[in-house]
Amino acid sequence: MTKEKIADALEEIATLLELKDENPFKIRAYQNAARSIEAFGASFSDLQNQETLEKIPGVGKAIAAKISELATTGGLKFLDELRAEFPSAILELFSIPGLGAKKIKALYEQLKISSIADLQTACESGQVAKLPGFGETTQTKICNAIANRTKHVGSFQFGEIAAEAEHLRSDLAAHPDASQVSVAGSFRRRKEIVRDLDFIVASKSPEAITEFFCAHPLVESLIARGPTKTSVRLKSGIQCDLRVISNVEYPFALNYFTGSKEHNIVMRNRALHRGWTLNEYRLGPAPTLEKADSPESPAKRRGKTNVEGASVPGRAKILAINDETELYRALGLDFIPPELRENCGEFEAAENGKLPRLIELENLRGTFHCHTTASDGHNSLEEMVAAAQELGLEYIGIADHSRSSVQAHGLDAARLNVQRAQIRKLQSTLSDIHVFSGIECDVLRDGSLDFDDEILAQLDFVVASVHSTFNLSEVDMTKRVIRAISNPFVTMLAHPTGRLLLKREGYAIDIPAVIEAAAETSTWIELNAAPKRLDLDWRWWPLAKSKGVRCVINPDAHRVSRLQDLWFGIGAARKGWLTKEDVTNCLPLVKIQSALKAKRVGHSKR
DNA sequence: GCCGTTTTCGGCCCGACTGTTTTCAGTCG
Repeated sequence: MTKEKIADALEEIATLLELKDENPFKIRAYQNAARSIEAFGASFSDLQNQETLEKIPGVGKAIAAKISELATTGGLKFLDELRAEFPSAILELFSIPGLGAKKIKALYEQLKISSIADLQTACESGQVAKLPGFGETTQTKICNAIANRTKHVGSFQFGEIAAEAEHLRSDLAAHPDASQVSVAGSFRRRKEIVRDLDFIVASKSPEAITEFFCAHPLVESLIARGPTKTSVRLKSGIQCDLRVISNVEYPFALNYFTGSKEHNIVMRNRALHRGWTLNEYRLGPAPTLEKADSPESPAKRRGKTNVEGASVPGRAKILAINDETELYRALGLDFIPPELRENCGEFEAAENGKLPRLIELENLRGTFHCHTTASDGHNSLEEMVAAAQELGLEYIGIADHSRSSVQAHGLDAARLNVQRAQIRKLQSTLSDIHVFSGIECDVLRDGSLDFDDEILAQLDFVVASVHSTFNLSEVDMTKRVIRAISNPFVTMLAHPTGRLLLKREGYAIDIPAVIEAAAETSTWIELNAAPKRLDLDWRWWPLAKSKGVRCVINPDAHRVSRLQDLWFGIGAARKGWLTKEDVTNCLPLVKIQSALKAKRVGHSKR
């Protein structure tokens, strides 16, 4: 039972409670708890321990007991009883945009609709349009949504949509009526999975910006269009929202729509404690007294100015805010980089001047774990090295697959020898880049390595990877990996969970135990920069860092263009609070050469 | 169901847009 499965169960409870028309705040409590659990760096035993669980924000006695029951027994009586009240396929109706609990409940109670197939039939016969609260337009929208649903699944790897987002951003930025443009949301926070794109544009001509946006060649269809907010579907299938606001509102909108939601809640509370209210438009006076007498329309509230609050006695004066830095300063905080805005300790750090200076792409001096045509790469050794030179790297480590990875044309000892000779020969022609000779060595089922120590000893570095037998128990997989990294010739552990985002779950493994072992053996842990992996996940890096484990950011590049994936790795490293001091391939060549020897030397001293 | 600088009760974010209404409920973020 993983924390993801537990979060899914809590979400399902929330959905079923919605269908039952339960107290909306109880529903939100389950949703909050689900998000909290996902963000929580938990080991399996933590999930069984009620006391540990109750310390997680949003998890109280009742939900802790349910999580504990799930983690211990694999099931949950409360959820089973809820499920029994509705047909099981009814949950799939929530995947249709425009359908929420109220409408689904009406469809179920009045037309006995309990699956997408039922819904399609009812739409085609025109029954849906006749229901109160529905109509022809709604019915047509549902029909279209059903037709498109396989295409618009709604989740994307960051790397899948990064180019599209940048394309649209730069086109908007070039528009003469746009004075400030940013992509906000989870994209700006560099989340590994993105569900939509949020564009914030400051402009005096919202109509012109909106028109330009809707007519953009990347736009496939229009979802909604209003004077300040517009939603479209891009050709890749991702939903994309545009907010057009004024220059004065820009920092507030940018901050608000960057999130995360949890981060925003803390920001708003900090404003409230100062007698202010923070929303996507401004920092204004908190409407404490006004609220009691006469509720104001949103439009009227929008019209309020900062100056008004400044004159109220006992309330801190509201300063002029021109950018996000000033907004954070007004709330007594250092500027919090977007990647850290997950309410995972950034406020405490920002309050005390303890935010780390996060790593930047320019800090990387070299990289390891690159493939060539010798195994399953698409470019030759020479091409890969030339590409690294073009990126300005001081060194590159070549690590092709080892012999057990038959499907990837893994190298045996003889071919490895040939490659080492090729690298020596190439190196003799190069002065501005150093090429390290290594191997991505398979970790076999029992934790032994694919090559003997004598062969490994001849290489500059060794990457240990699990590529087979993913179905071991957590205990066995953890033992297997720890045995592998205990070998003094293993420099680093690659993609430690083996996950493929949105495609394959990582294998069961006790990451805290692996981190502990990496610390003891001075093994580096890879942050695999390929956008489909981003493994080890950013959520674990604060723990690894606290144990003194070194991170190495590798592209796992199988072609020259994928060396650029390093940029995605930097985003994930920043989310993991890493600085250039924590990432070993920020070391210049001379220092990385001695760092590569350190583990072997350390071992021989023991 | 959770939470506490209105702390064991009474709040819990709220604004934008759509579609079906005739002043608003539902959905979404």
